[in-house]
Amino acid sequence: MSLDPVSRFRRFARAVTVEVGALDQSFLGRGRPLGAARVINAVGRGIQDVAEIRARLDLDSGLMSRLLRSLEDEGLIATEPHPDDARRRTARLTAAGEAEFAAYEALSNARAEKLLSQHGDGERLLAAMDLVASALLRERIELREMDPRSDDARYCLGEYYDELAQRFEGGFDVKLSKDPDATAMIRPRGAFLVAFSDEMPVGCVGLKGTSADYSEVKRLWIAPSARGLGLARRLMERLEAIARELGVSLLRLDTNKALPEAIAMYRKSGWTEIERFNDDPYPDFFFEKPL
Amino acid sequence: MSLDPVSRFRRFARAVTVEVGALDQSFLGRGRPLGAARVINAVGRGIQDVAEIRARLDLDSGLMSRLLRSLEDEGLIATEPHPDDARRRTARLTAAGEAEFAAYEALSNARAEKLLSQHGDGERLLAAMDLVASALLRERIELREMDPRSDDARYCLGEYYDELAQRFEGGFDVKLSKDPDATAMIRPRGAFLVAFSDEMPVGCVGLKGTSADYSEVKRLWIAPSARGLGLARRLMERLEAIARELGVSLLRLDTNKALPEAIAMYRKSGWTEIERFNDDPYPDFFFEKPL
DNA sequence: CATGATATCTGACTTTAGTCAGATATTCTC
DNA sequence: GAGAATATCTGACTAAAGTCAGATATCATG
Repeated sequence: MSLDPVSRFRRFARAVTVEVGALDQSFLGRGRPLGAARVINAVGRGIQDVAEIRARLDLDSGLMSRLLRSLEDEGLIATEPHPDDARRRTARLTAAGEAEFAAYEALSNARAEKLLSQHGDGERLLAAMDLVASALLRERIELREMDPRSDDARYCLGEYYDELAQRFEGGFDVKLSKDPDATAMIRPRGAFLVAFSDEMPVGCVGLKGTSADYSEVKRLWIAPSARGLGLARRLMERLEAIARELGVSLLRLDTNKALPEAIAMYRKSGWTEIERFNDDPYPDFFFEKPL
Repeated sequence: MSLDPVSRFRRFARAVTVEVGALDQSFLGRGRPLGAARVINAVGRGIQDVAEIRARLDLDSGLMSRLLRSLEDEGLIATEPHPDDARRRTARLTAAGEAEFAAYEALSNARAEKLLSQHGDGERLLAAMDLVASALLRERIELREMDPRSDDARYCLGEYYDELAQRFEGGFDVKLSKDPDATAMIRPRGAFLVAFSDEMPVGCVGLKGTSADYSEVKRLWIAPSARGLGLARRLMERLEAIARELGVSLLRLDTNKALPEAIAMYRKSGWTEIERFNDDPYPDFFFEKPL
């Protein structure tokens, strides 16, 4: 019996290796080598640029070329030169290719549904999977500047508000807080960042331009699955860089005592506590940072 | 943005596929094809029967034979006929093979340590990995009858007591409870079962023989990572079968109101509530079941 | 102890994956 | 517009994985 951290990690690794192998096996059931199946799936998932498929699947150019040719012969994909650069090629699925892709999707989905349905607490299992996936994909988390009114941004804000409602003693109602109007978080006045892990939004932060001589940091949120990865700091650093770009020389923020991790992070990254600078009912702590 | 259960599962699957692939790549760094590396690792982990290696790695007999021959030529393994059956062969690592196995282990361990050290809350990540692994390995959970004084049994009992201490209002102290002496949970008087998931103990239950005309079910525990898999029911069913074997015609148990999942499970599987039948200070509920 | 089943081995294959050096067409840069 | 860089393609390979039909030795069973 060995229950040290490394043994537990490796038990996990063995378990998922079996699972991955089983999925590969079921893919082979469609009578096509794995390499070709992977290309169909990449194209189906929207990766159409041949060079990008090659990069993602780590394929030699010769091998890629032959896989494309064989899929073309099967009538599953069609290739055309890239509109902007005739050296490149793009691939898209034909109708038959779409059907084949759907069949692969069905295999994957069936495995997922079976496992989830067999578990007595699917949400708990999924939360664990989210956490593990975020940790494994740690280095691939991408920060993107987005419109705060976009779906992804609004999803993050919704999760943020839900969490505040849970953590604040008296709950939280956005309407009582000074809700920054969206345009204050769009260039040139401000900005809004969303962090994506394999296309799942896992964090956000906003820079709100004000009429005063400072800008404010608002809505810093990290998904539970992505905590412990240093993402808050990364978002703040990027936001500060954007603020500098916009000519901001002083940043301020307010926060609540129910968020001690955030407060500790601010203190450790150059923020100093100041007097209350607004009359918002929720915050207990106020910070500023010169840029 | 797609956050339905199946999409979340599949994000997880993509993340671990990358991780598994990366480990395979690092294994190739030792200048040996993956097939051969897998055999070394299987033998190193104690799977010595050639037929069993073949079954686990799903290898054709011809392929297996050639892999063994090439590893023998490299001086990494030695094969001998199986002591009980001269048709079979067993493989073991030579000193050089042990060294090579250790090198593979070091590669795996390094990956594990790196990922764990990068995470801000390693225990939370490991708990998630345990949960996912237990779910994926669901069908491979093995029940073994063991001595309640063995390391594995005592680990389970320790976790069980810790959990009671957390969940009971006034804590829990084994000494105040009627601690069944171990021999009462060993045949022919009783029995003790431990559930293993890939050699990790994830549950237990004891059958305690008494001087009265009934036996008692004691110490039913399921590891947090293995909850929701129907394991409690499986343990109870096996224990009831053993009780019947031992000629027991009536089972009793007591439990505490802080364990509602267990109480619900008893009610759903043929147990009926009865009057208090002992003076143990902890239980609030008493059940029996005729066999 | 004959018969059928089992486990491994050998030889002769095929398929899949991966590598590499040039050929071709296009784009970028000075 | 010449020359370097880029993306793909083709041909000629090698390595690895997988398949399959027998051969051999042993075991299990009546």
